[in-house]
Amino acid sequence: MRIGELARRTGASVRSLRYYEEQALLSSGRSSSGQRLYAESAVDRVLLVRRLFTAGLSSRTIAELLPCVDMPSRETADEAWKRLVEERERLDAHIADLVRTRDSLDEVIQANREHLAALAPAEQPA
Amino acid sequence: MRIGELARRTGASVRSLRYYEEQALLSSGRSSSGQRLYAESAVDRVLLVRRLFTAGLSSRTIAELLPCVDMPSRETADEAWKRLVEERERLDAHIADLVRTRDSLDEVIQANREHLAALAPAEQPA
DNA sequence: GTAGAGTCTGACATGGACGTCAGAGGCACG
DNA sequence: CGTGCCTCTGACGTCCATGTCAGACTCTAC
Repeated sequence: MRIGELARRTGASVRSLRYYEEQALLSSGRSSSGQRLYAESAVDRVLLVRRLFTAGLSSRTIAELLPCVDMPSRETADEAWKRLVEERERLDAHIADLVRTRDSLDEVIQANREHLAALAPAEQPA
Repeated sequence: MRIGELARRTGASVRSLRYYEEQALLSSGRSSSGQRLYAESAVDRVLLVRRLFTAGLSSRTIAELLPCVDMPSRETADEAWKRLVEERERLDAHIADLVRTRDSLDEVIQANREHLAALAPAEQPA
């Protein structure tokens, strides 16, 4: 498929897809006229990459651990494996932090609910 | 306390603290010579703000929901309350997404472990 | 063959949370 | 009094994922 279709099927912009390729996160074949051609598997690849971006990883970091995804071997595993486990732990810590933050917000929400209840018992918002 | 001490006690840079004030996330008194002076409570305020930044909120969003934190009243609650609950839900969804991403990484990790185990049963990394 | 949509490369623009530097003044200590 | 550290404002620099635009080429359909 061409880049436009891949964009539609993944939700990424055409611009982003080209950027991913530039950062070595995604590869493509080329037609005789130079247009990018993608295999079906590119869809999953893009979805994974976007998922990792959303998780806060940088393109460099993603590039560093992608070898583990592509071919799990002794060769690639060396550095990539370390990054992979590292990022997995970073992500875990981040999740824990976010949960704490959510709890903080819940406290504020609760405090507001109680305050409003005290002011006018029938007026609590949703 | 002055800005340097607040920075040390919160882990934020002096630059960041001035930025927070510019964005109306933090307020300070001024000495006669114009230096910023902070109350003890500023420490907690900065820690909260940083926590929200880490959670991916923008300074504008934080500014919009801080009124709920500062004075839970009918006045402030109106817009701020909506933002607060909105961001709470956004955060919750984000956490769920991150958990899925972590699971994806775990799958990759597991696949690698198995692959390496198949290659050389005694060679699995930590 | 011609219109219209898609694609190419290259480059500049953007937004957000800072870093960093310049030039000036403030404060405590000896 | 000077010396060293802190603070001030204002401005420009940075990083990174993208948007956006220009100018040229390609592909599809009629």
